[in-house]
Amino acid sequence: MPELPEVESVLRCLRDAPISIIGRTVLKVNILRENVITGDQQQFVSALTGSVFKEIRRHGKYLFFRFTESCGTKSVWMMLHLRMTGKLFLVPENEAQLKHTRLSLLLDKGLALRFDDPRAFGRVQLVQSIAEITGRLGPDGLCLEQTELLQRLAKQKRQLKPLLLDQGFVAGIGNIYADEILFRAKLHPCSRADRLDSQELTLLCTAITEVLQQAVSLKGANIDGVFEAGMFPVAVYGRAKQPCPVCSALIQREKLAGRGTHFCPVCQICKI
DNA sequence: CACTCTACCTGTGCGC
DNA sequence: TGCGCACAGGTAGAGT
Repeated sequence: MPELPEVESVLRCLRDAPISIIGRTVLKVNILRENVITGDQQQFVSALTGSVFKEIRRHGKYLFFRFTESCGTKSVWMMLHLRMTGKLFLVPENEAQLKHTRLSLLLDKGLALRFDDPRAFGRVQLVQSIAEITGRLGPDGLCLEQTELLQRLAKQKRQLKPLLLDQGFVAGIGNIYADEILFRAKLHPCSRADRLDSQELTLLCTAITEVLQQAVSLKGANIDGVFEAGMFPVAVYGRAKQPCPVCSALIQREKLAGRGTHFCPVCQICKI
């Protein structure tokens, strides 16, 4: 499941592609599965056909592509969320299409931007302004101001795991990195934020930033059969009944907030 | 407000 | 070998 570090890797791949996506004209829009588009499909096709890629941004797990009309200056944004299994490819247009391609943008210079998504959870939407989406989100996980984060954390009465998963609190953390962050901070997923002492709060803030930054630098997580390129080593996620890398106690898995939650019962202390 | 449940999806991996 | 089924999870929206 792509989270902030994986989405950031996608963005950097596109930005660093041999033939840049910036400046490309959209020659044809091909929607291969109707519900991949939120909103009116005809409008989506007509808005993008003939328009030019100008810019790519990311906030949390959301990607935003800015286009302008070929002769004008009016901008429109394409929002893309990969959800569980979405993947984005910039490929030569003659490359064979994958089985689960949901959306394909044919570009000039013989390129195609393809969105492939077996589970079909991913969504694409046109917005006039990215604030339509980011207005509901907290600060991006890579741009956290530690003092402000500390103050916001200390006020929260919620359990740490659901809090970290709340995109309105911090944008970009998903199930994998929530577990990894709590392990690094040595905090139990059931602990309440407002019961932490100042040292623990600081530890948590540091862990959020460190885990996300390290995962970005390693191009995402390295999990069997889930991701390809990433080298970020998971300590607890998906490792139930395996020894904790710190104390060798067996990693425990429980369902919390409806999510599989992995933690070390010895290293991670609970403050309810 | 805080929390839980459900729908949306389909590939995977298990038990029988 | 193959069938059926539970399971995985991000988000929105409804319900408690």
